[in-house]
Amino acid sequence: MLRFVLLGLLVGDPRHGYDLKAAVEEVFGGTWAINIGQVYSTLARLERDELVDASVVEQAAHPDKKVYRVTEAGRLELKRWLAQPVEEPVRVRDEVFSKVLLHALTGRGDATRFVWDQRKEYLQALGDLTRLAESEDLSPATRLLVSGATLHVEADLRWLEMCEEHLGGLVPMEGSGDGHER
Amino acid sequence: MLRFVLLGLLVGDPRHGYDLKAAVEEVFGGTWAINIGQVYSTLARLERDELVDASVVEQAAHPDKKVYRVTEAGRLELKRWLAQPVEEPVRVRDEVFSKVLLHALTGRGDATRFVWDQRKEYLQALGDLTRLAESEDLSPATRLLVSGATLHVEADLRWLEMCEEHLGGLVPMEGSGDGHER
DNA sequence: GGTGCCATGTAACGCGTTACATGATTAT
DNA sequence: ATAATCATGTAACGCGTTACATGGCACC
Repeated sequence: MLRFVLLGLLVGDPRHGYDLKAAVEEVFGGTWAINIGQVYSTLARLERDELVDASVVEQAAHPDKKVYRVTEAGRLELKRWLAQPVEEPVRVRDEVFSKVLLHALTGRGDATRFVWDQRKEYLQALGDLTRLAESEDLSPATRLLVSGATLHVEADLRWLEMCEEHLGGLVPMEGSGDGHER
Repeated sequence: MLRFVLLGLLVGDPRHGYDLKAAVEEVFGGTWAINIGQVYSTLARLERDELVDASVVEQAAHPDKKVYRVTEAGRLELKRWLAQPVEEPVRVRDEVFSKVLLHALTGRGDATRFVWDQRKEYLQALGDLTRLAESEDLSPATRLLVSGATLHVEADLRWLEMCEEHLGGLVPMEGSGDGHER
């Protein structure tokens, strides 16, 4: 996915790796802390596939930089990707879902406690997003992302409430006590 | 994550790889089509880390099978994982989010059309989930997952509506026309 | 003298996906 | 005949994470 984000940012302007990292973090409102190493290896793959090409620019005071430009093939590839809706966009195999599921299936550990702790994480995330939404230097597009993430957190919080209501009724499988039955 | 799901299922009963695949698909209501190869490689890693151990069971009519059991270390590891809430559980770096973002930033391709097509995918997913929720042979825990996924889709559909409202106001960056300005 | 910025990378490992290889039995 | 089911794996590749390596310049 980073592949296409980089490609998209390069359509705006030719850029080098170090610069791209900052650009990605900016458009995602600082919520995506990429590792710089991943930027370089992704760029290397893009170059290999001839979706971008690079030229080294010498600098006096700083190290040389490698500036990337999108090729015509890159523009096409991006366009193709952008036109295609994401298929099966919903993951039931979510990590939080899985933890609740395994709490229910194994009866091991304290499910109520887990739900409580997880809610705290979501409330934290909601606070962060609210604060981010209030900051003034966000582009309208980034603002839209923040709204989307907020809707996701709210859905998750509602789900945790459902979980609490149903926790009593979830019967663990046979043979799944605490491992000290005998 | 599959690592822990397998571990959790093995707490219920000793099982072999082929069997585990079916078990995972069952508890996730058939929404997680795992590749069997991944099950085997994940089991190999679990065995290497001594969280499970295996014994080969010979069979007359069928190939031998390798039955896995959770070790004491495996039980502990699972318990530890289950107790720990997922940190930063919200991803702003969602694929659908990213596509909308890049539509906005590059002005390339038809954003309105994309939002429309993406909504169709979500409606499809919603239909699938509704049908799944109506089937009778689901465990209460699986039912809970389906509800969670449904809440996610509903949030995403609401977000797409927001997107449509704001699409006109999203100004592409300079230098990002269709690549044929001059 | 240390911290941080500028700038590029590599290596190791996990997890996910797709595809390939092997081979017996059972049902249509 | 041939397709499905049972059963185990390997290989290649992408993407993500963490960590390590290198080195100059500017600022305090």
